[in-house]
Amino acid sequence: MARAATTSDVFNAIAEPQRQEILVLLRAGERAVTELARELGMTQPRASKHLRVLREVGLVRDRKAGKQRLYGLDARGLRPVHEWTGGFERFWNESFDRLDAYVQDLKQARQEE
Amino acid sequence: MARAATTSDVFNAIAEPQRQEILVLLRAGERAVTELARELGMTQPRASKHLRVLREVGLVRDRKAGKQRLYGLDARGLRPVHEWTGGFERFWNESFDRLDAYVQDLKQARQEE
DNA sequence: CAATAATATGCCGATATCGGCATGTGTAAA
DNA sequence: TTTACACATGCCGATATCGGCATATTATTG
Repeated sequence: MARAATTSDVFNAIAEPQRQEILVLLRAGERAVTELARELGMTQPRASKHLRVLREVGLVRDRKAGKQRLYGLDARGLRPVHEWTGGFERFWNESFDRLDAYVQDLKQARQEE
Repeated sequence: MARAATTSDVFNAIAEPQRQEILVLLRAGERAVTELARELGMTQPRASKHLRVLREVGLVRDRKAGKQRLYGLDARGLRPVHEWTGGFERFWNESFDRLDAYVQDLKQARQEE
């Protein structure tokens, strides 16, 4: 077995930096593939492939417009990720405190040497 | 080139379901490797490897306790992910509206046939 | 020190990923 | 219909992943 399929898994889909860029770009509005590729400095096939993944997990939708195909954001799939990480909200402060206390202890110990 | 290294990348680290489980479990408190492996039904080497990844991206910290090694949560690294997805918060409602409008249009169109 | 327990690692196999390049498919205009 | 443009796909190579198994490594105990 290897890694879980990137398709049908939003977590994996957004783990790719270039796909993140695409999503961010699409916040500014729909884009045709070539346009998007140009703005992000990637080749057209590359853009198409990433868009395919994003489409398959439902993060983007496409519609035909003449000979172009416009891709638009459908961010609903990001909500579960937001909520999942949100489940750790109280921990990332707490962890901070603990680390802080730990650092204090270290200082203390060092002075007592 | 292949996929971005899972190490040193929180997005990739949490894209693995089993690692997600580990993080969730660790919210309940520190765990030794074997203990954790047992609770999640995975082999020890498997647990160790996932913990290594999580450690390398800074999502867990470990400390020695006798012949055991206790792993604890350090959720600070999840904050950027939470914030990044949060940047789409206003879109996942808006997208919904658009879809809704789209569906309405379809209904309308169908009735006019 | 020897024996044991708890972890970490190394190596392997199967598979999936991402990028490039060439080429298919589809649509529109001449 | 031919031409041209926009996009999708297929195949390949290089690499990374994850799991299993066996085996280090490290720490405790007798």
